[in-house]
Amino acid sequence: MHSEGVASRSAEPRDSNRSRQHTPQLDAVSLAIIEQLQEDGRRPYAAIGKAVGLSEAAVRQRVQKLLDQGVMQIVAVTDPLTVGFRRQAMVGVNVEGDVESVADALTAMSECEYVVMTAGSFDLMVEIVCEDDDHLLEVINRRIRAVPGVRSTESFVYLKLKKQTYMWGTR
Amino acid sequence: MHSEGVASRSAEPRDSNRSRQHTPQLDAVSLAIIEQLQEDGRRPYAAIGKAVGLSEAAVRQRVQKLLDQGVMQIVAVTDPLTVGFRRQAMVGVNVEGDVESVADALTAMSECEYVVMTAGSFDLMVEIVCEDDDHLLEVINRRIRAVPGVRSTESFVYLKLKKQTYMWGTR
DNA sequence: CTTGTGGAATGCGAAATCCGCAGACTTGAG
DNA sequence: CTCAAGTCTGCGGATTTCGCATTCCACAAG
Repeated sequence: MHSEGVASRSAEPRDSNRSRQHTPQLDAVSLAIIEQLQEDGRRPYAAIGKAVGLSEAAVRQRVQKLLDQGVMQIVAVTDPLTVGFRRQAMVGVNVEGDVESVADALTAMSECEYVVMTAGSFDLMVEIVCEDDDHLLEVINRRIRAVPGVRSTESFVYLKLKKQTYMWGTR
Repeated sequence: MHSEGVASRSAEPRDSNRSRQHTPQLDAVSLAIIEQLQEDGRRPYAAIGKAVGLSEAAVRQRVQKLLDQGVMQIVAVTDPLTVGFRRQAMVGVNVEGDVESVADALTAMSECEYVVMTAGSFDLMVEIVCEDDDHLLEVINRRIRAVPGVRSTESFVYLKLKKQTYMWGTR
């Protein structure tokens, strides 16, 4: 089902230091808890506890810790098409000068839903979500190319979304 | 920030027909409800009701409908790095023959977290999530290139994730 | 071996939330 | 006007959440 998947990416990144350092590596139980919540973010703690073999209170503590640590977030994720965004595209960007500053500028744009620095023939990959073609055109041609340091861009307009997941650990 | 954002994409797509057809277009209240749940997927219905001006029961009914219709999902979203996936890459794929069948083959691979058919110099864009370099190499060179119809691939290894969002409507 | 300490799990009421349902309103079709 | 469908509200009863004190456990120190 779902020709248009409910969509969107994940959590907003936190500062580099925090989560990386004390990322004590999750044990099997925490993984199991996460899997439960990936199936249903509102599943009661008691039900999760029964599934993973822990008391309700223990599950609650673990979940709270996972949230505090930024290991996971429990959120509503939507289908862009349903919410009124009809055009999406991936844009590869080539930069001259400081890549990170360009990345920061793109990150500040609300239409840029996903920004990654990459190795390869593009310095940056950016996913854009727009309301219509005009909007998309304006974002790519006027806004992104106007950012100082952007040498060139190449666009890949989405024709059909085939898969979107957030099922780690579940493997 | 975030060199490791909590991560992942969104919901798995549903069949093409369902959601697209009766997607009656959400009214302002439903949008507001979604925004509330994008901030905290476990927020109590009563609190949401107070925020959007509806009774607890009404919010509950609307949320249930949004979930049933596949407009949104409430799920835990995780940071791949924390969960043990250290290498990610975007791969552009060129296809000869039927693009969709190749897309289906890639969709079936658990390491492919995101698969889109695109217009432009790639026919497909695929996001890969792996445990380490060996794993990444094997997925790209052995598995993806082994799919019948795949003419060529180009990889963009992630150096740093700068932004990930799922905040529609919130704009 | 005994003691001490920090982290995590458990048990347990009290408070808050969820859930199903019946009734009231609104709207549009016939 | 009447009927049917779709929503919203109000309301108990069942569940769940929450905070806290207690118990367990593993481990390091004495």
